[in-house]
Amino acid sequence: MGESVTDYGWELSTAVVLFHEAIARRLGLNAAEHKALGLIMRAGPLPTGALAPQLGVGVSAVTGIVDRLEQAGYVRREPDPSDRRRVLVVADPSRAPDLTGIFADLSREMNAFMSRYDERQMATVVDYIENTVRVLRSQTARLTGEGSNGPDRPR
Amino acid sequence: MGESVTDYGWELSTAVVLFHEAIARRLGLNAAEHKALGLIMRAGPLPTGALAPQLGVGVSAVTGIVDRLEQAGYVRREPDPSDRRRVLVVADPSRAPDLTGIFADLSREMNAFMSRYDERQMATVVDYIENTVRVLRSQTARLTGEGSNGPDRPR
DNA sequence: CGCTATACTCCAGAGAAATGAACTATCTCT
DNA sequence: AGAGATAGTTCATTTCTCTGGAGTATAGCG
Repeated sequence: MGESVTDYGWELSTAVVLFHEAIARRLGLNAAEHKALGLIMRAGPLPTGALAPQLGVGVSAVTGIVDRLEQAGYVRREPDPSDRRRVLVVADPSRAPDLTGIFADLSREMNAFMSRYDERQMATVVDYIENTVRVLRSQTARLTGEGSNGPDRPR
Repeated sequence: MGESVTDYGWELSTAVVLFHEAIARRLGLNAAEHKALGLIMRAGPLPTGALAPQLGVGVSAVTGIVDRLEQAGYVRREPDPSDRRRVLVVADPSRAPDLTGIFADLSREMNAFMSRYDERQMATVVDYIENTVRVLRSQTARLTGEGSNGPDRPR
């Protein structure tokens, strides 16, 4: 049966989410810790305070999150030379093998089929991804902002 | 600078995850509730017990999860006619507008650029998605199975 | 050089959600 | 029918993580 492209998109999105969850489980991290580690690995060393808003928690909670990441060996705390009140959270390279190990297979398998694409096809894929990312970001912003934070329900 | 396709993939995956989180926040659901609702909407009515393994929690926890989803109006409990011990969790259509509202804009924006693709390009996109999903699923399975559940760390 | 603001940590308390055992109802097998 | 298995709920307890306020150290302004 021909699935619509919308269905394909939904499947992809589900697969991505499950993959992320599997990584977190494998690393022994909860959602907040995993997210924090992702931010640090993508954006480089970050001061503790910068993590709080992105994780959606107060600064005092970040202390605990970084504590756990540090304990597990994924990050280190380093003093910021330019402001000694600040603590920079940096990825601990000693854990890098764990991470690259996880992504090595992924990259290999992705390359296995992507390498068959010619230039034109590659351009199409890139266009698809770029536009999808753009749309997802705008939709995320819409959902996040846009007045009422969903149905109010006592929690 | 030209980003590699790997980088694009990473961006896409991040955008997807953030979008999912935004939906959950908007619906007022935590991760487990959101996941359960997703399963029910995709797979149709499910007995409570079938949710437990997929959510990675015990059956008794599912009771609470379904309670909260029901309270919020996203699902209903219905007796299974063929086995009266069983309770089927079905999506509540009265909430459908909320959900479709969220996805209407997304679909429209996705179509806005995808409609420009010709047949050949569309085939490329579908191929990319299908293969990516296949790879992600196999990698998820690898991470989930594969002996040791990550670094053991007292929790 | 004070004074105020900022960055982070510590701690006690609160809240959310999962666990596991006990219990009820129902099904299935013989 | 009776025994045992299965589905789901309830409840007490435990675990985990966040919050918010207090405390310490440093920065920057006048």
